[in-house]
Amino acid sequence: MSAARAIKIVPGLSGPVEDYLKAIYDLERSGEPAETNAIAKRLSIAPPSVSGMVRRLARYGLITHEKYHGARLTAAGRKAALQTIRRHRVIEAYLTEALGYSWDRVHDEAERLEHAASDELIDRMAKAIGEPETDPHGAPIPTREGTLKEKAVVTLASLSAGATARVERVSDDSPERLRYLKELGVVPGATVKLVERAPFDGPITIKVGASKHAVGAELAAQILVARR
Amino acid sequence: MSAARAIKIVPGLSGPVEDYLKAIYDLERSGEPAETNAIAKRLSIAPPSVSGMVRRLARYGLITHEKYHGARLTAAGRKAALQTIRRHRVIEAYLTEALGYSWDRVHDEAERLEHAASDELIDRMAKAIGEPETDPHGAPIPTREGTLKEKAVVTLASLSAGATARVERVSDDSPERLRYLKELGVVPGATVKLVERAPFDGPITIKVGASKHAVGAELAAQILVARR
DNA sequence: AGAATAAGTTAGTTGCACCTAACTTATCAT
DNA sequence: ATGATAAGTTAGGTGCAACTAACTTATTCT
Repeated sequence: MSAARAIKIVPGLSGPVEDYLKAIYDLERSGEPAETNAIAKRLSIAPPSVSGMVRRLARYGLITHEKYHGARLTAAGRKAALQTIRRHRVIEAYLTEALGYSWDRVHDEAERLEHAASDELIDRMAKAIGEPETDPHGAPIPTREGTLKEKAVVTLASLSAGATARVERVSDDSPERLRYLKELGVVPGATVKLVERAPFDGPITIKVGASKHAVGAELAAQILVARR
Repeated sequence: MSAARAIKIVPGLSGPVEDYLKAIYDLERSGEPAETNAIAKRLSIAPPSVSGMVRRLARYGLITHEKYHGARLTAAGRKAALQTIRRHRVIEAYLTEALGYSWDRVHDEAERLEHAASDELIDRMAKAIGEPETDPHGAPIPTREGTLKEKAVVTLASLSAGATARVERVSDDSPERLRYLKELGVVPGATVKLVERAPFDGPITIKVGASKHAVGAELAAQILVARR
């Protein structure tokens, strides 16, 4: 009954298991172990279901889990998560580059295909579009082997007035937000200047190209930039 | 608890259900209703499992089923089967045309992707490679709406000596066979001449281009041709 | 026609992945 | 330090999709 028991040929892990690993990977990036309720919320699943799955993932050696104290990926779990994330991001990149998808519509498609695509297909897709280093939203693509070098980034919300930065990455989980950001010109690679910040976490005024826009603090926290 | 109950967004039907419908569609093409054991064999599943699923498919209105007398697709079932088959064949064509897959390796990949790909993706793939009418093995691609015009074909085994024909389609379920056929030049579009047939269902000698080959009756039955 | 064989079904079980209801453990605030 | 609240878990149940063992129905062969 080890993880290798699964009969699926492709990733060896079921779709749901891969989804949990991705969620835990993401939650863990902030340093803390991934809490049951946080996983539940992210996956839109009831907390007791998460308790059960977490037990199984621990049994499979993909996470460690102290009761009532959250889950942490093991090396094996992290590798599996990153391989799934690689599949997801390569697919997103391919759909936009090769098949004309807009950047706000690739997420859902990738979310399903990532569980069905073989490593060979992913490699061929990556090759066909020139081995990109990021997905359309600027998220870095892990290597085939399941490693990832994250760039040093800060949120747009954390910049001080007058600072200039390069947009590195935006969160991809809301099509509406993505469409709005594209309208503003806030896309990876763009240069933004922080013109002014209202106090008490108020709106931030930014300059992109020739035009200025006011964005809420909430939204600004979803935009990752590198200082210039 | 109707078929519409399923929460899956993409095809509305689970992967296994789609596989059963495809199998039944295929078995039914020979006129007879699809027998339980035949479905079981095709899907490598135990007969009792098929009995159970067949009951469910009938409940969903996708097939009709008389106990002990096999299953027949309803109009809805046929449409669903053909839409899955369309996905499968478009994917096969796309993988060979756009991503450099060889024709003997597309089947397995398509078998998994067909359950995860949205109709939009399939349409974009089809468009990207010029709306092909057949997959790499010569099988016709159903329309978006789930209709299909089958060509009038006979098996190579049924030709009489001296006849010339065009290869229309070969079965795609064995990579080894596909590699061998490619070696012989027996690919859709090729012209073959039946030189000689040994009696008692013995080997058949065919001429493809400049070279002659002897093929067994078994293999010849897997090659569909149109008389010239 | 009746027995042998083939085909199909029912009965009962399993693992996965979810659910709700009820309970326990941890944390935080007074 | 204790009681409220938040977080997490156990208990028990569901549907799907598979399985084996045992039985029933249909067909075939003499």
